[in-house]
Amino acid sequence: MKDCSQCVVRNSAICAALMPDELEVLGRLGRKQRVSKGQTLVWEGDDSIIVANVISGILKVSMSISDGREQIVGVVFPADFIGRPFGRKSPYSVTALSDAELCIFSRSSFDAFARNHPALEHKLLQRTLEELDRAREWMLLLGKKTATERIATLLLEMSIRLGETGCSVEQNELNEFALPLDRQQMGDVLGLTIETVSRQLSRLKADGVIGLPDRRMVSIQDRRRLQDLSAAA
Amino acid sequence: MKDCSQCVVRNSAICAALMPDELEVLGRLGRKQRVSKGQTLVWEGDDSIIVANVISGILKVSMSISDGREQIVGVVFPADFIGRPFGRKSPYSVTALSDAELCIFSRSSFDAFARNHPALEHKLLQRTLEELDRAREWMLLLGKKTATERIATLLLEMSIRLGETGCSVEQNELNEFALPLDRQQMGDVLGLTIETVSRQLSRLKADGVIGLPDRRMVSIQDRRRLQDLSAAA
DNA sequence: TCTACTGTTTGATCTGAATCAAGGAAGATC
DNA sequence: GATCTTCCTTGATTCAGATCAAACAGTAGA
Repeated sequence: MKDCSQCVVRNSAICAALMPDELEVLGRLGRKQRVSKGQTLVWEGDDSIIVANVISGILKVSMSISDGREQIVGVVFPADFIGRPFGRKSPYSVTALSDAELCIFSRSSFDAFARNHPALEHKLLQRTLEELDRAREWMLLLGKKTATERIATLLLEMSIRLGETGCSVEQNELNEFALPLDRQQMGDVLGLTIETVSRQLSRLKADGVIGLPDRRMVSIQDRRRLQDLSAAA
Repeated sequence: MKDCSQCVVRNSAICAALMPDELEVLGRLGRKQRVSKGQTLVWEGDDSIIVANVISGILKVSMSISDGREQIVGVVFPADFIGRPFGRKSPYSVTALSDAELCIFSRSSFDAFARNHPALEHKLLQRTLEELDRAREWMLLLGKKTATERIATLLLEMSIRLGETGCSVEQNELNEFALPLDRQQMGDVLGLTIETVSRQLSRLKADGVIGLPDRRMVSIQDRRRLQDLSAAA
């Protein structure tokens, strides 16, 4: 790592917990790496070798059954942390959904560093707690929501998380954005098939709730209505 | 708290990270409390006032939609930690499934103590990471598994988690145990209706995979077969 | 411009689990 | 020991979403 102080996610990644001198030490443990769309960094069931901060790009966290069924259990944005620290095996895969830049650490050296830097572990704990909240919210979706509710929830979630991406903390819900997922991946996040995803989107478009300028773009025309359809708590 | 050194979960709860003198300080912040079956300690959406260690008993963590649909997003056993530290609101409810004994802390005093005791935060981080792994495993179940696979997975999970309960670390998979959940609650964990749960159990019994001596008891007759049916990764 | 390809939409049909509807069993209460 | 009450099981029917099957729209190459 050349110079963490110039890093675009310097203030929002967990590294924000560190003082400049500590950051420099951590920086020497890491290396910046580009990964291209579709590349898998971590394989489900393999030894947990690496962890990383996401500098740019979007990745998916997924688990699967031996017959090929796959569930996406997390979507990772810039400034987020990936990998399974403090554990021998990774129970899930991590794959780039777009070209991405990462700041990679060997798990063992990261673990050792973190144990000696409580402020960093504290940030990591906070993030893990937030990730757990999100996972549980999604369990409610997967266990109890209808197809329409699932799609509406996903679109709202994307409009929020894509809006807070980057280095600033400003929160602006986007009303037009490019989905980082194709239809199949949307299905794999929502526990639905590609056909059901497509039909539900077509219906929301026909009802004037959203617009679909092209395959990846979504515009939210009536956010209030989308919120009602999402069956938020 | 009278005397943490005598606590039955002393060595398996997160308190195990503390030295005797630190433990005494934490002990003075907590109080032991009994809660009875059905009682809710934390309400979804309310301020996160308390956190606790479970000394005995079993509790559920649940989230719901305004129209009453409920998803159980976690089942909590002795020595586990409950509540949402480091957050203003609790996104989920916590309710006792059996009579239980807890060691309760005000969230603010626990948060402050934890921030000054990195070893405790480290334990909490490890537990939160494990809880996240479990939540994601369950997302796979809710998103992709069939009713039979879900029931088989639940029974195996229960046989393991009930077997490791208590103060020792010994891991023995139980082949006969009392379910801490009624049929409705099994449905709420699995994203199924009570009727489907009942039918699936009847079928497993008819096939000789399990026995059902009474409403709550389950005996596993053919664990291998149950494992095959569970569609484990 | 034609062809191939990849991702998406739309239609027809099927099916696993939900819903609706009785019954039955095991405690609890009187 | 009769009567509730609660929880569970079983059967009949329905339905949301899966599956099967084409067709369509961009995009990339040749």
